[in-house]
Amino acid sequence: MKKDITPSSKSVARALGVSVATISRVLTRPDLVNEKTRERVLRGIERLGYRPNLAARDLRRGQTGTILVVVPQAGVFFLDVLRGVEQAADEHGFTVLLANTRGDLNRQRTHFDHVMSHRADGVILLTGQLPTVPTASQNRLPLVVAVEPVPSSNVSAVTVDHAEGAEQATQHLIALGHRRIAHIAGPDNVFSAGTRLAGYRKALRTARIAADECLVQRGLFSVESGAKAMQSLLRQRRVPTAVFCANDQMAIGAIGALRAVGLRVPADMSVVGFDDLELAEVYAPALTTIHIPRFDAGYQAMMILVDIISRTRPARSLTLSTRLVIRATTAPPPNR
Amino acid sequence: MKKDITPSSKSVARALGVSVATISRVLTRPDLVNEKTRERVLRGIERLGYRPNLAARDLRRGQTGTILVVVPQAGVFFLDVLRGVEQAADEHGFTVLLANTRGDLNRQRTHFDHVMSHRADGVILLTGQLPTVPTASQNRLPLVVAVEPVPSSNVSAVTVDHAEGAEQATQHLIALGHRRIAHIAGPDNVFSAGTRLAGYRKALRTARIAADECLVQRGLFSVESGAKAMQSLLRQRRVPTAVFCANDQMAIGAIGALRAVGLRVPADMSVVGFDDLELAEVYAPALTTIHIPRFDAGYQAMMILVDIISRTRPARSLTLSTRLVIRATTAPPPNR
DNA sequence: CTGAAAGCGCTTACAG
DNA sequence: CTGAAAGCGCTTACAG
Repeated sequence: MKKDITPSSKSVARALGVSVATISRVLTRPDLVNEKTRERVLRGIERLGYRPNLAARDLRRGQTGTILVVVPQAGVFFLDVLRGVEQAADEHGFTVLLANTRGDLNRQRTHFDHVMSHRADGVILLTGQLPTVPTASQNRLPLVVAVEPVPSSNVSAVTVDHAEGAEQATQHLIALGHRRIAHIAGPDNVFSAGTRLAGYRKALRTARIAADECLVQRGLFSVESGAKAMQSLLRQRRVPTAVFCANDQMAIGAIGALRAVGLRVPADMSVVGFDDLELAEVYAPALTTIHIPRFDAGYQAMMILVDIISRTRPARSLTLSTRLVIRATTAPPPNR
Repeated sequence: MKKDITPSSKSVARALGVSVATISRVLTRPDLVNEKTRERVLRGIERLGYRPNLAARDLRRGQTGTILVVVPQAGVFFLDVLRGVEQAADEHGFTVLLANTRGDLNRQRTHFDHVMSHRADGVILLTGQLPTVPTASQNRLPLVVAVEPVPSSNVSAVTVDHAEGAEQATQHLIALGHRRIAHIAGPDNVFSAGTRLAGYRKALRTARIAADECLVQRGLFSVESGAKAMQSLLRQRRVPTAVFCANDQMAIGAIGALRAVGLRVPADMSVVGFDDLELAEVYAPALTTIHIPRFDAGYQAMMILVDIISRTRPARSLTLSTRLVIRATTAPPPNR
């Protein structure tokens, strides 16, 4: 079943009395063709509604000029990274397409195949879950991982220092005078969630505050899971005076749960998030959180990918710093 | 400059002592080949890391199995629509890719070319700004527009009844007893913004409330623009008792501006949004707003597109209803 | 400046 | 069940 939504260069050539080579040149190397011919062909192309078949061009050229950004889910977080990627792509003449795996490794593989198969020139992967591509092609896939830390080391990555961010968040609470500081962690299978947990623990250790495992709750990065985790925390015999949440959504959920039982933020409990989504700034009270340079991460990742594709510079990796953004949900602990 | 990240079927065929036809069959019509051969070829493919070149396959088949969702900007709103599209795409074996035009009509054209050029089989366009594709191909592009109303009528669209939604919102405020009801409208160049404004006016007219053009402010769909519009409203000689905002972000901005001057929502002023983003539910106080069936819109759009591509059913259009979601930002007007 | 021809890597009737 | 060959629609040396 062939579709013919557009005429081919051959039919256009015939209609205009020129060769297909001329059609092709007019479109790709116009300087090589006589001005009068060029004009005539251009008009013909316009009139007949001709568009070159990119599948054929890609096949011939062996490259596509597009890159794929693969995300594990369609979320706000990735949108900013995407914008960074797009910016860098623009600067280098690449088109960017986004593919969503919805957490399905099979689907991820499908998307990788697009690249392995010359439907795209490279991939930026926004998850740490590397797929099982056939080993033979593993290291030939132009790939850079962004934001999530990568377990295996021989792939280029633009990482964010999640541990440092978590430490900053926790230290901020300690500096305010808190001693019973809880943590609502992210899901087990997300690598950065573990790293953030580790940063929280490190900050406590450095401040010589004894760890209390009852104060660590697991969430799923969703608003509701944050609320639930907070409810567990409130049932503890000694309720914490502050909580550091592994992302902003859970922080919002936690604040909701606090309000539901009549507790005020930050007067009764301080709350810190992670990510610095637009939500954090807009929420009332505005959320104290850790800013992740998402745009930069995307931008840098694309820059590295461009170098890999064009082989101008060797593959490399790089780590970006986070930044504590103090807003209205943190204060000294209530005096008792 | 050819890339060779993957071996070709030819080289694999040679290595295994079979023909390229067999390689192809093993991958696409395995039932047609002898079991022993099949096993052997499969192992060889695995070992050599072979992946078929999709550009070549697409060229040969004249179809790609992927569709493009084109958005005017990377925003939360579109993510839900995307999820709907993905759901329907899954059911029909299509892969979906997202392309962002960032408001640039040229870029939109580039993306359309991908389709016109067999790099994708169809497009779902999430904006009403139709491009100027060469007229000859105009009606051959498998295209469906979703969410935004389309000015020209000969294209398939899944529209949302923005006017009805705006009417519902305004009627809700009227029913609560409000008479001075302001509107913070969206930008001029967004079609649905105009439709929402019209719905607001219609509701006032139906209720025989005299229109007061001072009560209509333009915003840009952003939080800040909502805050600014509210500041203008507060400078009026007779301040309104309620405001209907053309989207949730502006409603949040308006509430922020109200709070900044010590006014309470909904005690001093009622606020209604539009869209029903996750933000609306999570915000405190939770926002009364108009729900847009985004997932459905995406789902239905993809269904129609599938029919257009496979030519099983004629192109068609369809309008989805909105729904008023009453939460915590609306109440009767303050008594004076 | 222009054309004829090879070839990119597949898929698929057509033979055998 | 398998292979040889044509052909999808381009681009690009190679001639002229």
